[in-house]
Amino acid sequence: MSTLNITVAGENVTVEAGSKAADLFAEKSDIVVARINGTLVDLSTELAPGDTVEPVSVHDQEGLEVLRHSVAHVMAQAVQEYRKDAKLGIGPYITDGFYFDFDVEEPFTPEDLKKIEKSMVKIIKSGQTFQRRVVTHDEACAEMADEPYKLELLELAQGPGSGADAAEGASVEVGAGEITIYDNINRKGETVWKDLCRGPHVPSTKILANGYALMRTGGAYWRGSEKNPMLQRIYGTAWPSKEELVAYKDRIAEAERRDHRRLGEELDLFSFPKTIGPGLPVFHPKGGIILREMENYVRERHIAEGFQYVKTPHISKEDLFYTSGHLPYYSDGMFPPMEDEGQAYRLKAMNCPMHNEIFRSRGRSYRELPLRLFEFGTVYRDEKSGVLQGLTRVRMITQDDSHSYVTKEQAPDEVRHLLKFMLSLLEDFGMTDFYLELSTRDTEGDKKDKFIGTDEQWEEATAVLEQVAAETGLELVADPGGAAFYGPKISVQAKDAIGRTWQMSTVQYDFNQPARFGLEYQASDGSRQEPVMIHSAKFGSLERFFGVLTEHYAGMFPAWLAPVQVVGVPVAEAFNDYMGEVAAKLAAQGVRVEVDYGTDRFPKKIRTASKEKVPFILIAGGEDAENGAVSFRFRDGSQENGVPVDEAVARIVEHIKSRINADPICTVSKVNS
RNA sequence: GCCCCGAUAGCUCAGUGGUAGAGCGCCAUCUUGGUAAGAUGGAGGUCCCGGGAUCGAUUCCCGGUCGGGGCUCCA
Repeated sequence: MSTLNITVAGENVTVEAGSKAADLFAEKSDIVVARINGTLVDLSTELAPGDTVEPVSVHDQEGLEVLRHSVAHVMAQAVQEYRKDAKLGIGPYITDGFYFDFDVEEPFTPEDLKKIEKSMVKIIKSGQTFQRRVVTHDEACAEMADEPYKLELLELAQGPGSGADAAEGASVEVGAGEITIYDNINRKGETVWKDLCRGPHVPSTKILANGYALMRTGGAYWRGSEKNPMLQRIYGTAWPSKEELVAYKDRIAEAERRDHRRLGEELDLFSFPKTIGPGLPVFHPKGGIILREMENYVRERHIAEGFQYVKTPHISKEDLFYTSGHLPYYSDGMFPPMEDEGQAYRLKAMNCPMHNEIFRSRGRSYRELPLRLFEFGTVYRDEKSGVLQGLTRVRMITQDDSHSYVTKEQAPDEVRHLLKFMLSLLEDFGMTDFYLELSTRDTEGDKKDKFIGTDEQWEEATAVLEQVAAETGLELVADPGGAAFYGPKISVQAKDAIGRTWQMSTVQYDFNQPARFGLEYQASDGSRQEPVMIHSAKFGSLERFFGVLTEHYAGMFPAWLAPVQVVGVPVAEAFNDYMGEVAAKLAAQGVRVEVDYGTDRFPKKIRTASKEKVPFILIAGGEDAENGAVSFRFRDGSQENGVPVDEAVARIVEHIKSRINADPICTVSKVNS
C-alpha cells in the first residue's frame, strides 16, 4: 500500500495514499475546513504528497465564516422548497451571520421566516452533506439554466472585464479559478439541492445545529446597484454554540435598550414633530442642557487650542457655492434655491465657503498663520427620504466645524495637532477605542470625475495625511474613493460602550478651495502665497454625536452632562424642608438639583428618580436630619448613608467639575480614590 | 430614491364592518419614616390625512404623509 508524506500543523506525517483532509482530524468535531498549501478547502479534499495542511476550527474566524456560508446554503434550499418561484441571488457570510438574496413574486413575511426556519431544522438534523464538484462553464450554464442571476454571474466571471468591478458579486460565487457547484446530498445519497458556489463548506449540516436564527428581511438591489432589480434578502445569524447565539441576541437586545430614539423619548430629550418635518429634531429642555454642556466644553477646548470662534449665516447667495465648487457636485444634497429680488439664495449645506470669506475679508500676513476659525455651523442637507434615522441621520446638521488656514509647510504639523486634539476630545466623552480611515480619491471608475485638482496635489496631500496618521500608531484602514472632491481626509472611527463603530471626527486637506476663492497671504519675502486649508470637525455633527453619546452612555450621562444631576428625596413629608435646604446649598454651587416634593411614597420616588438615570439621589430622613447628614443612592443602586451635608455637597461639586466620563455609573467614591 | 412593514389616549400596545380598550403617565382626594410601583376617583381619542366600494369604515381598497427594517447614498 502506497503512502505519502505531508505536513500537518507543522509536523511531518505519513498517510495512506488517497487520504482526505477529513481523515486527519476525524476525532475533532470542531474542525470544519482545512487550509492546504495556503488555500482554504473542504475537508473532503484528497491529500497530495508534500501538502502542508492546517486544520481550521469553527472557532476560528475563517471556520466561522464557512459555517455561516453553509447555513446560508441550507436556508436557500429551504426557501426554494417552500417557494418554488424563488430565484437565487448571492448568499455570502457577513459580520455575525449571513444573508441570501432571492427574486420572489411575493416578498417574505415574518410567518414565512418561521416556516423556513422550521424546515431548516429538519434539513440540518438530517445530516445532509455538501459535495464539491468542478464543472465547465457550459456545464454550469446548463445546470443553472433556471437561475438567471447565476447565469449572469457565470457570464461576468468569464467575460473580458472580469476584473474587480465587473465580477463584484460574481467573485463570491465563482471565484477566480475553476467553476464549482456544491450539491446538498441527503442521507440516501440523493442530490436535493445545488448552487453555484466557490466554497468551501462544512462537511455535514450537523455542525450547523448549534446556533442559528433568521433575523429579518429587506430589499436589496441585485449586485448593489440601484439600476438593477430589487431582490428580497433574508438575514440570518449563526454561531458555533447555542451560548454564543444567546449572547449575540443579548447584545442586540442591549442595543435596542440603548437606542437613542427610545431614550430620547423616555428621558424627554428631543422629538421630531411631524409638523416641522422629517429629519428636523427639536431639543427639549433636558436635551438642551446636554447640548449646551457639550457645546460649552468643545468651544472652550477649541479656544484653548488656538481657534477663534465665529458665526456665519444659514443662507447665502447661490453663487457662493459655485465658487466653492460644491454646487455642481452636490446639488442633490442641497435644498432647492429660494428667490428674493431676482437673486437665488440657498440654505447652506457646508460652512467652509463662509469661513473663506472671513479669511479674505482683509489682507492676511504669514504672521497670522495658522489662522484657525471655528463655529457651530448649522447646515441643511436634503437627505433622500428613506435614509433618515433618528439623530444619526438628520437634515439639520450642526457641525463643530473648523478651518485652519496654513502655509503648505505648516500643513503636516497642523494635521498632527488636529488629530491629537480630536482624539483627546473624544476621550473626554468616554470614547477610547479608535481606528483611523484614510479616504483617498478614486482615479478610475464612475466617480473619478468627482475629484478636482492635479495628480501632484492629490499625491502630496495624501502623503501628508498618511504620514501623520501613521505617527499616531493607530490602525489605519484605506477607503479609496471616499475623499471629498477637494482633497483627501482622515476619519476617526470610535467604538462605543458595546463595541459598535461610529464615524466621528474628520480632518481634510483642501488645496482646491483656497484657489477657487483666491485666498492669499503675504509671505515674509513680500510675495503673495496661497494658503492650504485644513477642514476639521470633532463631533462631525452635534446631533449625531448627541445620539451616539446617548447610546454610548445608555442614557446614564456622566454627571457634568446630566440634565438633572441630583434629585433629593425626603423619606417623608416631614423632611421636605430639610431636603430643600440641602438642595439650596447644591444649587448655590451651580449644581442642577431637584427635590421630589410630590405626594408619592418614598420607594416610588426612588423608582422615579432611578428611571430618570440621575447620577445622584440624595435621601434625607430622621437619622440624617439629626446628624446634619444626608444619604447617597448612586446610579448602580449602591448607597452610602449619613454623609455630613457639607461633605456631600463638596463631593458632588468636585465630581461634576472633574468630568469623569469613562464610568457612566459615576459614584462619588471613585472621585476620591 | 427603491423593496417590505407599520400608524388606535402623552407613552407602550390590545381590539372591532355598527363611532373603542388596558397598563404606565397626567389631574384630584386620601395617604406617605429609609432605598425601584400606597389606595380610590377623574380627565384624556376626527382610531394619521384624502378619496373609493358599502346602508354604514377606525376596520376593506387606492393615493398621500410620517415612522420602522433593509438597499443605495452620506460633501
